[in-house]
Amino acid sequence: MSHDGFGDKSVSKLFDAIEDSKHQELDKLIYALGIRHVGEKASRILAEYYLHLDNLMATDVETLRGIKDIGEIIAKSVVDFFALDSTKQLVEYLRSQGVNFDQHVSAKVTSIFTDKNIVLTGTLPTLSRKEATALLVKYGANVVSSVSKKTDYVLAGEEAGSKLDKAQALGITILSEEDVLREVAKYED
DNA sequence: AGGCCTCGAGATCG
DNA sequence: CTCGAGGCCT
Repeated sequence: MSHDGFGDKSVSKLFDAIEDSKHQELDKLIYALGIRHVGEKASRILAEYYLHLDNLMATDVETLRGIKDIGEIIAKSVVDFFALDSTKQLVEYLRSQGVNFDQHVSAKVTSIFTDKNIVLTGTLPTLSRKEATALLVKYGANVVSSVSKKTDYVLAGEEAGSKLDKAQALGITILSEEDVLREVAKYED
């Protein structure tokens, strides 16, 4: 039976992975729904504002438009999506399977990165992009995707691309993963 | 206008 | 992963 390399151990791991996925934060769930114009950033904004999927589903265009960075187009896209029968069925199915619908707003630590616009580029030595982003966000940073004159720091790793060139041209402070880790270590309890 | 997010394409890699 | 075009928001 196990000639395909997918035996009891793999089944167990897969089962665990599925269980874990049910406990992910609401922002990940919203992103996974694949709503048009709602990517990672908008998903986080919506999750932190509504805190529970039921609240988001019950909202209206005006309320959505009142949220920073959410305008007419995204508001309508969200409302239209949750009005669909297929969406309602999917949501009820997920609920029946015990998927987490809450967003836990983690307390942000004040640091030198608080309210700073930071861009990541290249491959970091130990942290993945997601991990680095999560770490910086925890310390109050606003991680954005492109370099401009509003960018405060650029966290660069190996094989950094055009973002690094642009940052240097603008005279933006370049940080390494080591710099960031050393800095946040000061705030660990 | 300017900033930057979304999303698809193509390169990179385990 | 990076890049860039297109499009959304203020």
